[in-house]
Amino acid sequence: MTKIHEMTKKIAKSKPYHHGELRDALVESALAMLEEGGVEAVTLRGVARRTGVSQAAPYSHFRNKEALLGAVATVGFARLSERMNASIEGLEAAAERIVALGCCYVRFATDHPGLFRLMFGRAVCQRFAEDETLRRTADESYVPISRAIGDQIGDASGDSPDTHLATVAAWSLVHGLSSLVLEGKVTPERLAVADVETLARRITTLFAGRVAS
Amino acid sequence: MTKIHEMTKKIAKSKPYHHGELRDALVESALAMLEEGGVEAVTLRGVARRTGVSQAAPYSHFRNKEALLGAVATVGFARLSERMNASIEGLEAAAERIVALGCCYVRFATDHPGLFRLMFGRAVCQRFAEDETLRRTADESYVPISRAIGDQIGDASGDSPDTHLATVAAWSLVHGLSSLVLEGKVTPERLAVADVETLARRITTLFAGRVAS
DNA sequence: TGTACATCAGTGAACGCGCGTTCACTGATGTAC
DNA sequence: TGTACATCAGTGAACGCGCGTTCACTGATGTAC
Repeated sequence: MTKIHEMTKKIAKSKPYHHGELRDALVESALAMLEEGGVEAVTLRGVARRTGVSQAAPYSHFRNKEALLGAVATVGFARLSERMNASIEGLEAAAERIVALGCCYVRFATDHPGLFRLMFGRAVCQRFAEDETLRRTADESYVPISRAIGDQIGDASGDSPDTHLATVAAWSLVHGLSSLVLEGKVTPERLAVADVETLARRITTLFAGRVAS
Repeated sequence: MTKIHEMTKKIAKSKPYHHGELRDALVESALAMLEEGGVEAVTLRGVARRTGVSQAAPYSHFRNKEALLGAVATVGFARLSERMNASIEGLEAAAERIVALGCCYVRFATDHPGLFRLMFGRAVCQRFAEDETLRRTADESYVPISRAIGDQIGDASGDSPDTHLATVAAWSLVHGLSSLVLEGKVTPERLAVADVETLARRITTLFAGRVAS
């Protein structure tokens, strides 16, 4: 009964004093601003403004601006892992998985340029030392790639030096391609390729087919 | 006589009214600040301060801050081309040249992290449309890579779609590796490799040996 | 069931800051006569 | 050779701005009795 009363009040009053889910709401606002105007468009004041809350309110949930950006990046890494794992569902062959993961990575970057730049930008990377959640979440996105590469080169443990090296190579390839596409250095048109998806597929295939031999 | 008098005056007075080579001096200051504190440490006022000149002085040589950054990036691309061309001097085999160029690229990035981030950062990339010198200088650094790749895959013209695609792949690989190393996502230690140079060599070799087949 | 109270999310005003850019100016330079 | 003058590189003060962060506070919430 009390609960219903509360909810009614929440709907009736346009602005309740207590937000309830401000932390998540701030992260969502930041994500949206990231997409719209890039990293430099994300200001604490702006995020608060967009969330409809005073500029000091975020400090109840985040120590400072960097902590907020860290939380946003953590969400980013979680979403990347999610998409990558979904992209290889049902694929048996390691080579197929490598290509799928590579394409997925590049697509994630082009779908969310601002978020991608934040995740691999300087500010967030410097936070890795102190923000364990961020670090752990980011590390998880390394797993499906390294597993696929391990399978491809016949390393059951998935932990041999060769596997790590090849994984870094694969990661470098798709990360570099993502960056270059994002900054407009590489465009599908100039390469006579239909779209970014196809470009990613062809370049990843070039790599995946040969890493085993 | 007048000339000597001038020069004497220049040496005697610690601060002559007319700098003489202010444009270059500003770019040099910006480069130094880039190395020391990264892109966000470069402010117009700071650059002027460091050069020992009033904060409005740069406006005699650059339309605005972005124009200065564009000039700095142009110097960066010129230096990159220079180093890359030097790195393949005397090398005949295409595969050797590819490895040398790749290592050179990664070393440039780790030697000049701030400059590298600026060159491939958003602000500068957006200037490409309006700054022809920047664009032309940047394009030149693409040439040695694409020539080496063309030779490797037996494309005399160096302009076939296959060559372009493989060039983009090679570029992506070393660009991605550079970025990941720069942000600390990849470290030689964790890969049981002596140093970045070796890491770059091994990863580039992995790629170069196979691009032909 | 009703009341007192601790907790703490969110407010609103203020802090100091350094930024990019503009402006009217001044002083040095090179050139035309 | 000397002088008048146009040019323009560099000055110094000022502009408005939005930022991150702090502070004493207020109002809503949940809990203990």
